[in-house]
Amino acid sequence: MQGHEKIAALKPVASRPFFTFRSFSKRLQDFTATGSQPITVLKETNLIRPKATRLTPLPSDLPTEISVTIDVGSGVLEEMEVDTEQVVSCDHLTTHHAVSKPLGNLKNSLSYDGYSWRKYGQKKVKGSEFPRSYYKCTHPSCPVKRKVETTIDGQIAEIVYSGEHNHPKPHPPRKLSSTNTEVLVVDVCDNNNVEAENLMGGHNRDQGIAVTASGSNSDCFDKFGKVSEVADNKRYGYVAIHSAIENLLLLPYRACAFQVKNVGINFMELEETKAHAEVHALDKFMG
DNA sequence: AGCATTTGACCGGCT
DNA sequence: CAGCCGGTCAAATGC
Repeated sequence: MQGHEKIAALKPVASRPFFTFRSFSKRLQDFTATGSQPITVLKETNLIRPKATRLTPLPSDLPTEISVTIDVGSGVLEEMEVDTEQVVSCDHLTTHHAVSKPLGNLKNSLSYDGYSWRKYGQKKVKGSEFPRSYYKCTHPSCPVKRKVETTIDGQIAEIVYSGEHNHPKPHPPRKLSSTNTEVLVVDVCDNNNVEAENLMGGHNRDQGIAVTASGSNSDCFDKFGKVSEVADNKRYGYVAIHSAIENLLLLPYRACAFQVKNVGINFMELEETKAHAEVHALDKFMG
């Protein structure tokens, strides 16, 4: 392997634990009851190749929720449930992931981190009971690769990224409709936050929700959702946003700069002291 | 027809 | 130097 600097993959800490449509109030009730649960710190020469066989694709109607185990340092692991369609990319930490998303849904999609990947190999590695799959970023000349270890039942045990993307993320088509929600959550008040500003700058603020994450408690989500601390662990929390289509999104405000699209989240982790959300521009989005 | 995936072979680093 | 092992290649295959 080349001398790429190994990069950490930080998993999304977002959660969208509801699969069917229900009223926002009902969902909030559920969120209050379940969403704020404490995070668990958890030689024969033969020139003819054998025929390759393709595994039967896994059913597509399996749960989309995943459980993420995050190494928060000092050997402490924290586990959270996230929705696999809400993807986080972070390039500065090493993270282990336990994901229950069927692998069959991962192939060459924009899933997980917003980039497109092509699988080029799979090996059974010593010391791991799980096979390791090798992926390359499909963008031309992009050197980034990732290794994914999956359990026998298709769960992802670990993802390791190497290299840095030399291109912007491919963005899925942007559209606001009755079936498509887009939310931008950006630390817009932090003028020094260049990354957040760049993230925000590429998008039309009129089509999203701009949120800052700073300060302490706030009730500014009363109209739209809820801000909640996670018991026993102030590092994480959820921001519940009620979109215009009754689609409740639970977002982690540990990440105070991220965006939620119909298929993914771009995530930038900022200072942990910024543990609070404040709505800035919602009127147009909320209609 | 084109592209992505599968999977054994091959390569190179390490011990 | 040989063997082990992880990573990559590329033909076969499927969609």
